[in-house]
Amino acid sequence: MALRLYNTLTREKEIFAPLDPSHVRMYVCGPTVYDYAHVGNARPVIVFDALVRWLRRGYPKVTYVRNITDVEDKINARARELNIPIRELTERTAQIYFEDVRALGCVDPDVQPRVTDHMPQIVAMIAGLIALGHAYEAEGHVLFDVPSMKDYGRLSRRDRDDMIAGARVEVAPYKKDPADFVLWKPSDADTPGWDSPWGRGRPGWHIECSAMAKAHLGVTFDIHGGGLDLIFPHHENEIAQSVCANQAPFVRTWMHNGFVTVNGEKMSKSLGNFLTIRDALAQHPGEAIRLATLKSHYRQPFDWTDQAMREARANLDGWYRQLDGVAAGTLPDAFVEAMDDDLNTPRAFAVMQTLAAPALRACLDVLGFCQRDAAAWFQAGGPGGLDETAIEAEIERRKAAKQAKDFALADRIRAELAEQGVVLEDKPGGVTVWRRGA
RNA sequence: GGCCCGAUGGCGGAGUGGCUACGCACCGGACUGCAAAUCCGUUUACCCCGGUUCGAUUCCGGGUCGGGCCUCCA
Repeated sequence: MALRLYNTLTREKEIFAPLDPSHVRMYVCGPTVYDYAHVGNARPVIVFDALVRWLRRGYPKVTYVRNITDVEDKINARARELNIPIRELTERTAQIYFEDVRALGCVDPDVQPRVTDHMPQIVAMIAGLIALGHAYEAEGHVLFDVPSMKDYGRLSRRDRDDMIAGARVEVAPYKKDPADFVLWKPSDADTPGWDSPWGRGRPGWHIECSAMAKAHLGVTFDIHGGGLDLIFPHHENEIAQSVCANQAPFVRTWMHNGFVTVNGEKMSKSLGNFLTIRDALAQHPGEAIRLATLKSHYRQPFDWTDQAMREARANLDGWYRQLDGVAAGTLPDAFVEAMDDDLNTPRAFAVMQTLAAPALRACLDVLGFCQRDAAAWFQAGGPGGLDETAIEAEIERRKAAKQAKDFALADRIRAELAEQGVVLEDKPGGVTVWRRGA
């Protein structure tokens, strides 16, 4: 059975057939680097990482591009707030992001382009849109002429009238049509800007992805992914810009992951349930976060709870115990079928429960789990935990107590360690091993 | 108002026109000085109302509830 993926464009699962069978090309919308990424941002990173790993298994070459948006008004505002140079803010935030996603077990994309490195391409694309009659200049802005594109709204399934009727934002007076959106806007002296035929300014929100995707993947490519909130307006506008500027089809398969809620509520700053990846990593191993995320289907809502994280950790504990030193066997058909069915990772995990160790190892390798020694997994230091020497000393003390039949003392030592998050396990032959856990 | 999702056991979460998925938790047993880990076993479900059908959790229609988008948003 071939890989089938749900395409937002058609709202159907379709057999995936890359334009070039020897080279799959995929673009995923990355972060705007003005603040710590939150666990909602982690979901597409993990989901598309799983997809890339799966594609790499089936195709000789996969190019995975995930951008860094380092030009954006929120960045400017934050830098002013912190009173630091914009470049310092974006670089620092990008580094934190890289560390976070690696801690989640995600491989680095092949290319991580930055907007600031693509200004000539952005300006050229806008100029092209003007030349082709799809954009116009007005009061220092350049706007995309939405009525000039006949298929506009196809991805999000809304027509222009709906959008205007539902508009929550005041329409700028210089727009020819209320649905028109900004490609380029003027910058004042205090705002980052680049020279252009329309004066010193900066790009609008959507054009950077069109330009960077074209620069690294060509005008038409296979997969474009992101959170479902990007369907409109971001991806709709990307399609408009790219199709009109390139006069060629843009993306074959559009993929969108569902939202993350926290204890059943949408994460938002106003609700105060905003959880950064960094904070989450202080409480749970990255691998547990990765597993908890993939235990739900990527298009379903995912509710972030501590219980889900603990459960994922318990699953990983079991796998690490079972698989220490086991070599990978053949990947089972049932697992392949689940993965091929629109990346049905929950079903894949169910299949994995039934497997012998070598087959299970093969599955975990593909998904990027259990890639370190069991000892490293079980004994990885948590925040503020006891160090290894102290733990070993306590174990020796308990061993002596046990030999003296002073079980009360032995149990007290074990309980004290447990309070510090260290669990002891007595093995046959008087050996005691320890692990960090609940 | 328009558009789009979803509703399965204590929790998470697949799937199927008839044959109790699975995991976690719980409970019982084995093992252990006692635990932990492991092994064995038990228990719990398909939102509501119609329709189609020999039979529906699964298909169709209606409803209820929940979530999302409608130019900040993964």
